[in-house]
Amino acid sequence: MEGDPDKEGSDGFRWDSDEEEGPRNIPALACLSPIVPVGEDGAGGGELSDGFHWDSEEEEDEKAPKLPSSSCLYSRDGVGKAVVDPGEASSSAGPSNTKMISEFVVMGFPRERVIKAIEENGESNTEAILETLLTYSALEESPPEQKHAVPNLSSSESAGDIFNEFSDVDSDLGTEENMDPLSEKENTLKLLVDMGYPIYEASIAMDRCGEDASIAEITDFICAAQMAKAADAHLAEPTYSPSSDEEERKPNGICFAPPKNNKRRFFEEEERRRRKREKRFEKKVFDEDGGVLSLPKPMIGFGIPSEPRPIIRRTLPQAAIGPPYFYYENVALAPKGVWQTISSFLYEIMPEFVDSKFFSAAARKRGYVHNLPLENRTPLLPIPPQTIHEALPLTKKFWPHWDGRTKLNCVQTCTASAKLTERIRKALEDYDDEPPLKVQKWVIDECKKWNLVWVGRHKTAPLEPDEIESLLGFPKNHTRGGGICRTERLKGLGNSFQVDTVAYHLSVLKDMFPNGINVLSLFSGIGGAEVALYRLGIPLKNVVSVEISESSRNIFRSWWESTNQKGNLIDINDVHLLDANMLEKLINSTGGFDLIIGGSPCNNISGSNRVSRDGLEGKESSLFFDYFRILNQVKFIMGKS
DNA sequence: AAAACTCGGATACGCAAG
DNA sequence: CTTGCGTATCCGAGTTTT
Repeated sequence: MEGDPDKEGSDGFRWDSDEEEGPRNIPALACLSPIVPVGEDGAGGGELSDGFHWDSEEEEDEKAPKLPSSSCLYSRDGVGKAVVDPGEASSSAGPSNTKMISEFVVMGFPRERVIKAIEENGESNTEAILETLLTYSALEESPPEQKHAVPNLSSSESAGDIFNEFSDVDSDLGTEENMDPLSEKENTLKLLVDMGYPIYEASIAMDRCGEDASIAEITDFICAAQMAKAADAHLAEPTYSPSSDEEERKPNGICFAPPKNNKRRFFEEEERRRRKREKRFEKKVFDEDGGVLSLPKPMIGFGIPSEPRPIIRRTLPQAAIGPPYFYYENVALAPKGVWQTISSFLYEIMPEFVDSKFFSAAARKRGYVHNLPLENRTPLLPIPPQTIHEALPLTKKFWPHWDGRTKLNCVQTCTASAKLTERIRKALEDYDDEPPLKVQKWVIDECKKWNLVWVGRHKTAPLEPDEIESLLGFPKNHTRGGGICRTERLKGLGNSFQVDTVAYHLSVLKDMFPNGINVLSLFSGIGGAEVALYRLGIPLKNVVSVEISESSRNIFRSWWESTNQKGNLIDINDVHLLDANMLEKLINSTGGFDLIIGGSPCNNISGSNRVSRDGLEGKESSLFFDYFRILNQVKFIMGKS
C-alpha cells in the first residue's frame, strides 16, 4: 500500500505552489490573505511569478493607475514586507468613494481601517484593499467591528478548532486605539511573516513546534513542510495510503484511491490513463497565472452516480472538518481568480466542479466547496430523464433531425423573446424539412443560446416554468401560484440548485442524521437545498433560511407547509441581520447547526452578465463574504459551547 | 408591476500552424 | 511547446411597452 515516497500524491490537485499563501482562521472572523499563485514546483516560476501576481494585477492594468507593488503584503520577491502600518495615521482626507467604504464596513471592517486601506492601495484595487484589511485583522487580532455584538474573542481559549491557532491571542473588541502590546507569540508570528513565510504556514508551524520553540526550529519546520509539499507535487501516482503524517499533508490534499485490480496489464493501462487525466487536471485547475481556472473534463466533480464509485479521496484541513458541515455553491465559469479566492476563504478546499447534465437533461456547470465525506453517495430516486426527448416527450415529434441536441443548456433567469421564435419560424417556413445549412446553423445557434425546444412544425419555444421545475428536480408546481408571477418563477428557478446534483452530494448525511438535521440555509432561494434533503428522506428539524426575495421566500414557505414538515422554519430576509448575536440565539435555541448550505448571488460572476460582471466584489456577489463570515461565526459559537 | 425586447463580453477550448 | 483564430457557453442588465 505504501506509495513511492517521492511520488506519493496526496495533493493531486494543488493549484498553489511552494510559496503558498493562505492563512486562515484568524480570530477576527476575518481571515487571511488569499493564496498567491505562483509558478509550479518552483520550475515554472519564471517571469510570471515575479512580484505579486494574481488577477488584481491585470485589472489594474485596465482600470486603475499603476500601483506600487508594495501595496501588496505578500509579494514574492519583496518577501512580504508588511506594508501595513498599524500606527495611527490620521486619515481625515478619506477617499471619495464612500460607497466602497460602506461596502467594506458592511463586511464588518472598522471604518477608519477601511479608509486607510483604500488610501494605501488605491480605490480601484479592491482585492488589495481587502487583503490589507484582512491582514490588519490577522496581525493585530482586532476583529472587524460588528454592527452588533460579537462573541467575545478574549475568551477564545476554549474556542473550537477554528480559532485554536490563535487561541492565546487576546482581542480587544472594537477598540483600536486601545490595542494591547503584541504577545510573544504574536511577535514571533509577525517576525516570521516579515521574514517572508506565509502567515498560515507560520502559525501552523508555531503550533506544531510548541510554545518555546526557537525561530530556527520553526523555520526548519516550515522548510520541511514545504519540501514535503514539493515532493507531493510530483505525485501523479495514484497510490496513496493514509499514513501517520497525514496531518502534515497539504490541507486540501485530494488523492486518488489506489486501484484494486491486480492484473498487471490492466493496472498499467489504468495507471497511464489515470496519470494523464490527473496531470491534466492538476496542471489546469488553477494555473500559475493568478487563477486561470480550467475545469475538469468531463466535469464530474468527485464522482457521479453512473461511475461505479468515486475515484477520489481527500484529506481536509483540520479546521475545515465539521461539525458543522458546510456546502457552498456558485457558477463554475467564473471570472479569473474567483474560485481561487472562494477556495482560499474556505480552507483552501478544492471546489467540486460538476455539470448537472450528468444528473438531468439540462447542463448546469457549478462549483461546490464543501466538507462532506465523498464516500457512499447515493443518487436521488427515481433517476430523472437524461435526455431532452425523455424529459419533454412532446417535443420529439417536431424535433428536426438536423438539430442534434440531446441535452439542454443551462437554465438561466432570462428567456427568449417571442420575436425570436417568430423569426425562426419565418426563416424555416420557406423550406420543407431541409433548410439550407446556413439557416440550420443560425436556428441551432439561437436554439442553443436561448434553450429553445421544438413544439410544432417550424415552431420553437422557450422552456415553460413547469418544465424547468422538473429539469431542476423540483416537484411540479413548486413555484406556481400563490401570487407568484411568471417572471418571478423563472427568476427563482434560474437562480436555483439542480436538486439531484446537490442531493447526491448531501446523501452522505442521511446515515449520519437519522433523527434529522438543523440547517442554516443562506441565500436559500426557492429552497433547493431543503427539497434535496427532503427528497433524500433526511428529516428537517430546524431550518433557518435567509433569502432576500419575497417571492422566493413565499415559494419556499408554501412548499414547507404543503409537505407537512414537522420541524420549524425560521426565515430571515437579509443576511446582514444574521449577526453573531442572532446566531448565538439561534444556536442556543436549536442546539446548533449541522449543515450550513448556500450559494451566494452569482450575477456579478456569471458569464451571462455583460454589464456588471465584476467578480466577487460585485454588488451582490460580494455576499459570498457573508457566507464566509457566518460560517466562521457559527463555528466559533458552536466551538465555545 | 409584469412582460417584452434589445444588447452583446469574458472565458476557455479545439485546432492548425509555427 | 507556444501562438493565433474560430467557436461555444452563460443562476443578466437596462430600457421600453403593455
